[in-house]
Order: sequence, then structure tokens, then C-alpha cells
Amino acid sequence: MFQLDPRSGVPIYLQLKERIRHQVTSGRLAPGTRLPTVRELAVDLRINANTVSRVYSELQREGYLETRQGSGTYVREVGRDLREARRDRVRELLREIVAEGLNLGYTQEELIAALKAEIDRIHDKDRRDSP
Amino acid sequence: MFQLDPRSGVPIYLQLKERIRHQVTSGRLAPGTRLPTVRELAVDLRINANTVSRVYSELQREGYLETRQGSGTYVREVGRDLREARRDRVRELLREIVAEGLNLGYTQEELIAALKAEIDRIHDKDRRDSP
DNA sequence: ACAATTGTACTAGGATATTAGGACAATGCG
DNA sequence: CGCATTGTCCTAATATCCTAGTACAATTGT
Repeated sequence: MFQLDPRSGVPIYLQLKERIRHQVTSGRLAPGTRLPTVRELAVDLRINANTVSRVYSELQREGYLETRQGSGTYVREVGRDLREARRDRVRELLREIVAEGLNLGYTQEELIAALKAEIDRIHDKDRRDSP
Repeated sequence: MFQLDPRSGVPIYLQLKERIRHQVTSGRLAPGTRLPTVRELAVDLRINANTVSRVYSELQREGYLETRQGSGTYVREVGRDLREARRDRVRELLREIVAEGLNLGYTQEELIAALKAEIDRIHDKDRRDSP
């Protein structure tokens, strides 16, 4: 279900966390969807159940999942305040990339142009997918 | 010469590395400029010479510096392919942010505005640090 | 050639991060 | 209620990271 690479240097729990987060934010895991149990996923990935639990817990704290003991872990519905929280994350990511971009010699204009270019890319892609 | 913050949580060597990288890419350290010796900088920053050496070595591997044993460490001309590689990386990160932002309901204009806001933030900060 | 100066290799201590094992707690369902 | 299933707490072993100390190697310049 989630493919990981133990030799990538990136900790397993981080890989898993980002995979799940991505599937949630991209909508490939719809709100309400029940995720595998920590033990199922642990066996599947050949890791410890606690490692999976850590991922679920952190994603819950960050507002992406909702875990109910005895029942399971579910993708959370996106409410208004939650949307705000995730927007904060986008801002955070933007801040990081601006810092890095400027550090690497990008000018402000180049950064903005690059952003616009990526926006156009995705727009074009959307248009092709659903004309 | 390089101001660091031991309590920032960011490892010393990383802080130093990014400072130097920034000064190189921004042109404040011109190609050919000789950097302080590892011992000079170590004394100045009250850290170990090996820590400085690590920074110099990594920046050399990444193409920003050129170190010659017995002589010193010099700023290198940042080549086109290096710049292109960095650029690809930033583009890739931007693509992910755009995807996530649009999924959260950002409009194109909001994304661009948010990026500009972050640019201004950092720009102001830079101005305070080195007017 | 020699001595001073440069960066580097090797090592290790200490801190932090990552993963795992086993017992526990909350929930659902017969 | 009783049992199975769920996530979680506590603990500990292990790995990794960061920094420093010391000795070494390459270069420079006299």
C-alpha cells in the first residue's frame, strides 16, 4: 500500500508519514477512509507497530488523521479551521523554499516567475485531464 | 565574519555552511576570494577546526569552494550546471507546494501573494542583518 | 631542505533520533 | 459480560549525528 525504501537514508517513519500526508492532501485518500491498522501496516512493511503508531499519532496532531482506539484510524474531514491550519503549512513551506531559493542565488523575480510557471503547468494538466 | 547562534537548534556546521553558501551565490564573496583558514575561523567562532573543515569540504564537494592543502580555501566560480541543478530542485519543491496549495483552495493569486509576502519577510530580515 | 601553514584522517565522547518489544487501555461486537 | 481488535504508554537497544582532540599529509615560501 505504501512503498518505502529502507536504504534511502530517510527514516522509515518519515517516509511513511509524508506518503500518507501526500495522499491525504492530494485527495487520493478521501476523508473518512479507514487506514490499515498499525499492526497490519507494520507486518506489511516489516516494521514495528509502534513506528506506524508514531506516524498516525503525529498526523493526527497535525490534523490529517483521526484515530479512535478500538476502531481504527481514519482520514479526517477538512473543516474550516483545519483548512486554516493546512494553509499555515503551505505558508511554512513557502517560507522554507524562499529561504533556500534566495540562498541559492535566485532573485525575487525568478522565484515568482518559477511559481507562476508551476501554477500554469498544473492548470494545463488539469485542463487536459478534464476538458 | 560569520555570525552563528549556538542556541538556535540548527547545528553549527549547517549554519556556517549555509551562510557561506549564501555569500557565495549572492556574490558578496567573489570568486577567487580566499576564506579564513580552518583554524582562524575555528578560533573566531569558538568551535573546533574540524567542524570548519567539514563545512569547507562539503561546500567543495558541492562545487562552491575550492580547497588546496597548504594554501587555503577559495571561492569558486559557480558554474552553469550547478546553478541548473539547484534550480531544478527548487522547481520540484515549488511544484509540490503549488499542488498542495491548490488542493487546499488557494487561488493562483493567493499563492503568488503568499510567496511575495514571504519574500518580503526574508528580504527585510536580510536588510537588517547586513544593510 | 626546512620550517611554518594549510587542510584532512582517524578516533571518540556525548547527545539525539529512530526503531522495536511487551504490557496496557479503550472500543466494538458477539 | 467476555473476548477480540484497536491504538498507546513505557522502556530500552540501537543507530545516527554533531562536535572535538590529536596526529598526519600536502603545500608554500624562505
